[in-house]
Amino acid sequence: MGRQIKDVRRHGKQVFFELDGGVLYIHLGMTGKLLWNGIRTKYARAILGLEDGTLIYDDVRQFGRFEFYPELPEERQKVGPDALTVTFEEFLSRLKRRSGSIKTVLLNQAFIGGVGNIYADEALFASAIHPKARASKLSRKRAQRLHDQVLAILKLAVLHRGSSISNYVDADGACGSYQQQHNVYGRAGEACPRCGKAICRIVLGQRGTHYCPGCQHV
DNA sequence: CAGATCACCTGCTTGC
DNA sequence: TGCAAGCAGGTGATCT
Repeated sequence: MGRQIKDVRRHGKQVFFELDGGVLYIHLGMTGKLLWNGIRTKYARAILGLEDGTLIYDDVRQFGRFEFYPELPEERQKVGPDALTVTFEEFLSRLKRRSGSIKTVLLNQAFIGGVGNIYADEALFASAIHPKARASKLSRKRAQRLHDQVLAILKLAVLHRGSSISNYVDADGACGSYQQQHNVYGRAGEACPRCGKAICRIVLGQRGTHYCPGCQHV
């Protein structure tokens, strides 16, 4: 009510609207969308009237967050460095401290913020690393390739306005198109574009994981 | 302490 | 056609 938006920041998958006297914390979860002057469906969970328009927070599955805090609590800040800005040396030193599989480490937002299931699978494919490879055992060279590919894929996906698997749209209601360039995600059984072997789907860390058994190595 | 297993919620697709 | 099971862009709590 009568508050001003001073700044809008993003860190990993989290968005922060800095207001006078508080902060609006937003995480879209799996099916969350922010719609600018969009259609109010039955899944509109919050509606923000601004001077020049309306912001709707729409989320079918309600896994996302749209929360106002006078002061941002600690548990809303427990995220590692942002995937798009983390330096390679920082990325490598953090990798060395993780014992798990590289796929689950990439998904861990405390490691780096911003990589989700689609982009973890795509980045591992692009760098020819098996999702079960031990994070701490990756050579400097392979870690360098992975860091390069995480950045390249996230930037490319942003350029294509994301991946619309079933219903994601951006603030203007437009679908993303990056799903057309997925090499492994959602392509189990199809031929690997690099070596021709069939793409596999396994479950790793409770998440569907897609990779090529022919050219991604442990 | 890491890894597995649920839990949260709703809709769509698949298979009998 | 109907109905149950499995799947989904993500965390987070609680076990073993």
